[in-house]
Amino acid sequence: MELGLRLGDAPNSNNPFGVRSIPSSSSLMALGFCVGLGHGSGSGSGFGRVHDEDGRDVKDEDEDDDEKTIPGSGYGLGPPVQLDLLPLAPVPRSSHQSSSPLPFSCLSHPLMPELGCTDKVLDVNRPPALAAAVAMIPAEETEDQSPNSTVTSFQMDFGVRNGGGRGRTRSKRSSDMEMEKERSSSRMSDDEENASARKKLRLSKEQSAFLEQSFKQHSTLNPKQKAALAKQLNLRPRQVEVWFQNRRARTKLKQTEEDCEYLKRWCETLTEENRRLQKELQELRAFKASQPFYSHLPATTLTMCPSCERVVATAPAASIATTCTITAAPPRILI
DNA sequence: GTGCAGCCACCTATTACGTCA
DNA sequence: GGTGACGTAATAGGTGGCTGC
Repeated sequence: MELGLRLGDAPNSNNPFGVRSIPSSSSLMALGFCVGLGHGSGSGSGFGRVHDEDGRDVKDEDEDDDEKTIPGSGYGLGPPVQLDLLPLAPVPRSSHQSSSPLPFSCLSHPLMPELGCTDKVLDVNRPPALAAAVAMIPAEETEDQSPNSTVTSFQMDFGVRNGGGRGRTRSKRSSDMEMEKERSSSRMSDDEENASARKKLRLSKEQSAFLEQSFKQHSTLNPKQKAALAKQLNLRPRQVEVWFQNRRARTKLKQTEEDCEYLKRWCETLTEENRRLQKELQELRAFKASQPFYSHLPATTLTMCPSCERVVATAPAASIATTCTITAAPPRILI
């Protein structure tokens, strides 16, 4: 006899977690399926992008949650968690495939006043000559900005670079050292600049915040966006590019960690479910052995009482429960 | 139409540096 | 002041898509 078990309560019996189609996490690609965490939107940033018919990236809202608590990722704590067992769609890599109008609405973002925006521009990452070169970037590079964009008028005060790192007020000593560094850098020759090009320079809090805002708009940049952003932040385009690369990597790492955690908990859930079903099966077999009367009846129906979760038998025609009252809930086990 | 080289953007792993406890 | 942990900017190597020949 073939025993068909129908598990109730979940939205979909084949999908107890409320599956919906989602982009992938690359860490799971090798497994041939992907797991979403039910953030209320898709998966992260370039690691399962959503594209429109032109192959462009559609805003991936999940990126916004990178540093935040994920309300829907819990189990029963929020929107349904999802699993997608479908093959993954290829992810375009070229930036031109993900190009879109320059999303620099962040330039007029309410946050910006808090970032110390002023008309003063001081780039300690760049010798004066280089800064001057950047200043000569033609306005054409920002041509895709809206006429109302504040890009051209917006400047940030990067003179407070490194200020208050990690929430700590910078000491006078370190401030003096930095000023000395700036003076030193301004004296550097081109050769010296090249020699120190590998030296790591921390971005200021304001620059990081600005890049973060941009990243929330788009996790990838096309060349124009990169150049415009670099110009705006007085950074080299390469620095902006590297920042976005590292940011994507951090996002992916975080997503992978969350995926692993989710899979771990899902596995635990399935293990528990399997244990319960095995128990049910044993009960059914025991019931069948103890009730030979029913064994020769055609189309005997066993029903699980939704309240006590005990298996009961119903008569073939009348569907009358033998051990407890059947509620309005649908039968859960049919034989 | 096909193959190839060059370019570009991206990913991944790693290194190196700055900051903090 | 020295030191280890941590975060992150930067680098190197590899991959894949696109383009022109």
